[in-house]
Amino acid sequence: MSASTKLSTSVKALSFLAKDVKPKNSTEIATSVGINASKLRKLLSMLGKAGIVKSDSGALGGFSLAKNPEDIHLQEIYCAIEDRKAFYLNVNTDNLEENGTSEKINYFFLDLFSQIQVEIENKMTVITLKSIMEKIK
Amino acid sequence: MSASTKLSTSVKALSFLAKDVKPKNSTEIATSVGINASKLRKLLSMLGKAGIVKSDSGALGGFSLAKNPEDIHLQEIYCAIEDRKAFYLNVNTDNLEENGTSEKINYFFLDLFSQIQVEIENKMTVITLKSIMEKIK
DNA sequence: AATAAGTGTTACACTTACTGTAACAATTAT
DNA sequence: ATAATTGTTACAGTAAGTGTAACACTTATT
Repeated sequence: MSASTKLSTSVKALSFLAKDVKPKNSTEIATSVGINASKLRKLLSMLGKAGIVKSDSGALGGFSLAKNPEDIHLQEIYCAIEDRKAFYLNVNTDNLEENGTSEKINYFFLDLFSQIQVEIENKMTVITLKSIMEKIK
Repeated sequence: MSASTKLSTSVKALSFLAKDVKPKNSTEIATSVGINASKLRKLLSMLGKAGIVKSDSGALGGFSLAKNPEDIHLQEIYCAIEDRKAFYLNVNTDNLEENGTSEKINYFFLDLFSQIQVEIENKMTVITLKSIMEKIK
């Protein structure tokens, strides 16, 4: 799954959970968002580690939101599910003379990409699950 | 090659070409940037179609810049080598009831991602090959 | 005309990554 | 005990990426 697909799938699952306080099991959520239950559990497991959802094992278990929709920011979700950043540089380390042009260009792009990364995350920080749900109502 | 790697490799090749008006062949450029000559020709071929480099076949042929470094914008290079955008949404089309929540969330993200895309390209528009070369001098 | 040096593109084997599903240990309510 | 549930691992199958070679086409030189 691409980063963007994981993100939208997560939001679909979270907005499903937000509609009701009762825990929902992975099968039910997966059916609603249209993916495989096992796959969904992997996603929700990451969201759980980030403190966005809580999960209960066992009978009557399931997933529920760990905080209010207005306290869940898109940026948190993004960071929870995606370790590799959207812009990253596979620097090629061959042919890298110390302080040569290639190395300097690599640094230029590392810097540029991290600036872009920050801007993307800033944009996502001001978006909450609640604001998304209101927008699509 | 990832988008970012293609971008930095292209800039390395272009800055190599900018140093001298005489055409350089793919072997020479490839050695300088540290990749395979055939792979480099594929990259430069895309830059050629975008009017950034010009190429001459035959003996004494090779690649050279088609415009001045101050008229080559990073955004042009990016668009020339990358058709798929950095942020794109693999919408999952299963389980998509007309005007349902899933569909609306898809549209929300398509919109968000295209905003981000525009911002990235705006950022790249103001960067020229010349400005990069001066920065890394 | 023949040759040598180029580009541009295609093909192909190889490897790597992704995908979807199933399985199962661990957990918990009944 | 039993049934329902999460969390994680494993695995086969498929898709995607990689690097190289090959070769048709082009052009300057002799």
